[in-house]
Amino acid sequence: MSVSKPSIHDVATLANVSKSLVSLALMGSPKVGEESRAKILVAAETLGYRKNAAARTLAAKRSKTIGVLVLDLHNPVFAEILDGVQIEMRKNGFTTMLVSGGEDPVFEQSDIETLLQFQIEGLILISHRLAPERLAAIAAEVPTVVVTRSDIQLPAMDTVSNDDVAGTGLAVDFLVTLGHSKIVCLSGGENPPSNSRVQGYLQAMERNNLSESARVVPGGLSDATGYAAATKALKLSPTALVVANDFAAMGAIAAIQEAGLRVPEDISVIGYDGISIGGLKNVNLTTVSQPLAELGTLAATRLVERINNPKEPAKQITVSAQLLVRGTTKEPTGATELAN
Amino acid sequence: MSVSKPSIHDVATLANVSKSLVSLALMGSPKVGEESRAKILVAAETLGYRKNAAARTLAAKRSKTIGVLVLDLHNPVFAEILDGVQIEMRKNGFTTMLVSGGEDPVFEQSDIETLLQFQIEGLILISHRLAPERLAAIAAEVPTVVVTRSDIQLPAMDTVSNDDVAGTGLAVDFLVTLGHSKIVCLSGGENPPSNSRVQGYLQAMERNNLSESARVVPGGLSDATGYAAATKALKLSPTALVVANDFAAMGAIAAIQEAGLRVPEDISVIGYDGISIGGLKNVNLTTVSQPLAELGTLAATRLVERINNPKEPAKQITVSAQLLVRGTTKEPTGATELAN
DNA sequence: ACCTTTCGTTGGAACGTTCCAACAACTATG
DNA sequence: CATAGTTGTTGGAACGTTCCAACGAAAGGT
Repeated sequence: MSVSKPSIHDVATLANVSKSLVSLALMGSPKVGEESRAKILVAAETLGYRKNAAARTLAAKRSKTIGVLVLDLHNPVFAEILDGVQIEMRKNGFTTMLVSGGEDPVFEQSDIETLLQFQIEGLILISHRLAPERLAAIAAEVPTVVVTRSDIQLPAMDTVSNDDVAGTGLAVDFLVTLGHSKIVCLSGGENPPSNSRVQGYLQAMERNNLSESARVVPGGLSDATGYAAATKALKLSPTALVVANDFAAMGAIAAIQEAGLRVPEDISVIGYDGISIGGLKNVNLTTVSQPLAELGTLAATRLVERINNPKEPAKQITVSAQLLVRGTTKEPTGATELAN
Repeated sequence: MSVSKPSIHDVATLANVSKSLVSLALMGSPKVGEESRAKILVAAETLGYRKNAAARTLAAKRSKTIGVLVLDLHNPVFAEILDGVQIEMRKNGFTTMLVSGGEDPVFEQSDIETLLQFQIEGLILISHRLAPERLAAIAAEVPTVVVTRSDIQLPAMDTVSNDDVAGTGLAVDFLVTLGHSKIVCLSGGENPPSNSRVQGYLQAMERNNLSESARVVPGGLSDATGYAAATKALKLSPTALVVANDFAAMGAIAAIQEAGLRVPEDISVIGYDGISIGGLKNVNLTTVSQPLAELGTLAATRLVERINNPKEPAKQITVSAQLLVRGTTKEPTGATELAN
């Protein structure tokens, strides 16, 4: 009944039991007598008692908390993955601590340091910019699952990602089915997922016997870089563009329209990721959509498994992407003329 | 040198000093001798020592941590506000714990409960769906700053928000300057910020002597609701639309285009918020932009002040919005014809 | 040479929990 | 009727820090 926050001890004296029994009751132990349990619950309620997570963590030697680092909170892709993570973690009784380094490896490192100070039991990295050796050091300290990147594989680290090669293949195959052959790829720059997507493009062009018309224009993952890359790509007079991600695809569309051409009548465009704004009525972007929330839940369930059974070997989980046909793709006009 | 994580005590024995001195050194106390400090730092480094935040919080009786609840991580508005918060909090040596209730008041409540268990010293609510009495209970327990909503004011709670009435006025005034008079407002539904924006529209129409042509069409804050509202609004044959937020404005634009009209040639559209995707080249939305990051830093500095000086009275801080003219506004074609 | 201050350092108490061994009061067992 | 469980409860130790009062040594003032 002190002036400061009530502790378990205050609850105990009010309920006329020992502090140990209060602890047991609040943890939901079945060994607590019905009568005492009721008394304790009432006492806790009247005092407005709230558990002290710091003390709990210290005494129990486990925090029931996991950390999540996301590359960039501005990109809705990550919010959707996070949804999946949160839902699953709540189910398993874990608290999620979320940090974002804002694409800066230095911040990422110090944020992870903070998470570790909070005694997190596991870590999910939703994309990251960490060097492999830093990653290895982290994975050695705490069970770690990396989402979205599968390029770095470590024995102690799980990965959950989509199959970029196959996904991009889906896009190319679809365009070929529509009758396109002058299909240009705008790359996402020099980073692992983008490389796989280019790979997927090249393989798909080959299997459709279009190897010699395959063209890759270097680009990036943002609106602006997509715009710039598309401007260059237009000189190749393509009938379709396969772009590294949805943001860049939106930039590409702007470039096409500014050049006086129409999407999809003159040029078809396909993005990658399936971000929700791509579905906005005035965007309506055809895209290869990753099951984002599913990536999140998979990562979370995997991490929980790992926490409960640390000696289990790491897994590499791959989910398949899916083509989402919306309004930016169409048969090429005058297919014969362009068949060349 | 135990098998488990090194504690301050392990560092002490290795450096041949007392644990108290290690604590002092690691907190950066100036009373520690130069020689000892060096020894301790080396020892900590070689052991890979890391502070235990739980123990620290327990002993120091303060967590150096604040909590942030955001309404919805999918909406980039909130990510941008968060940027401001994070930067400022880092500067002040606080760790930020981020949670999102996903627009569900029940989750919001339980998330805040979790934050309080972690002994947060302050709370920032970036929009919320909490009932006023819940809010009051929370603000009574921990210094609280509400960002984006200024409708509920409590003696123990600061608010930081933009002036929606003035902001919407800016949009209307600009359209009038361009020569528009048939300006229709698409509301954002029944919630406090949306009501203020409608208010701002009505006041601005009045001061421009356009009261009798003022029309408000009920809508919402999403793409879909904006689309629906715009479809209805078109029957009023407006030359310009003032929309509750950017997402709804994008929906509205789609509706206009589907009706065979062009933006901005036939109808001008202005949104509200200034989300970054509004700047994408193929969106290019004219909007009333809030200084989002600034809202964040203001909230954070305010909270730190409050934590350091709890008896200070609460403040209501208002920042002004700014018109961001991009590509969805233009003089009405044949202004005379439409002047009516 | 003495007292006083300053500097660097120390052990121990606290913080609010969980965990464990121990125990009293019953109930069942042979 | 003694023994063995079972059920509910308990005090105390531990967790890894910070904080505080206290202290020895060196330095300064008279």
